[in-house]
Amino acid sequence: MAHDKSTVKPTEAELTLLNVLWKMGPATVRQVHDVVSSTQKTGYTTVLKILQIMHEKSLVIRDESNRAHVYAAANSQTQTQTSLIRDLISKAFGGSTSKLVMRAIDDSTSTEEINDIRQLLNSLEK
Amino acid sequence: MAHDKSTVKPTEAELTLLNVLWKMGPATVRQVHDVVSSTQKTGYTTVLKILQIMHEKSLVIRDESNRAHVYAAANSQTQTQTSLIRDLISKAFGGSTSKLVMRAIDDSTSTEEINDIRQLLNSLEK
DNA sequence: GACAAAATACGATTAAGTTCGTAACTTGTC
DNA sequence: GACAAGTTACGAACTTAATCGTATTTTGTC
Repeated sequence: MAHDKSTVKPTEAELTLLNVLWKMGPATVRQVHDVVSSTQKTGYTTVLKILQIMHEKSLVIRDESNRAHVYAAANSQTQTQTSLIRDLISKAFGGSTSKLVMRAIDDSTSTEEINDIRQLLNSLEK
Repeated sequence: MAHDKSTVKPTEAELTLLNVLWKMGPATVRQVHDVVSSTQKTGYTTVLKILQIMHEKSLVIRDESNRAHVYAAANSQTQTQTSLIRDLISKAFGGSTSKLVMRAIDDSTSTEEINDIRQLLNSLEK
């Protein structure tokens, strides 16, 4: 069970590409590369290779019906975010979600962020 | 500037040992190993090696005045947690703390956790 | 159908992380 | 001071991640 979907945690480079796919929707290697290369100097074949590896890991799905394969994230951004948070909570917060939330809030400097969080909490009161 | 303190992110194995050091305070390799080997099957020299590497990275400090060196975390648990959260927020939440908090709260199932978080928010109102 | 352009596939390289066996050193005890 | 026990130091092996050059394949155009 080497690549059980629920246990796969994307690496840093993989997460970068997933962010692009979540934003753009299904895209070709070239489209993904165009986006990432605007902020990083990453070769085309590097993006290709990582997408291929992600496909093997089932982190992305691939439509091969056209010459240029079209990749899409296999899991939603929300699912992935949740799994990454759970991972961090278990490894660095002794399994306590409230400790993580506390730490995140403690570290919020921006007033805007604090207001967003407050609204979030208000809506929780229901 | 390969090992600038502020940029060093502990690896998974390193974080495991840091958790022990935060809990126990300064400890020898043997003490750390005794704790981790109760839950994992990790060799003594593995723990030793990782602590040595962490020392090179300045993730721990080391008292060599006795035969058995005494290791201690170089940074507080809070500092490290904050840095790990920031890292996750920047890589998976588009830099938005409130999005992370929202996701963490959304995923909280335990009533206990939810109460803890609510109290946290109440104390924020001051 | 040959050519050029553009895509995928493949494999090599480098670096980091993890693990642990073995060597070498230290120290108390007889 | 030799021995045993315990410790650190060293280095090898293995894995994963990341990168990219080169080879191969595909496909539209002439």
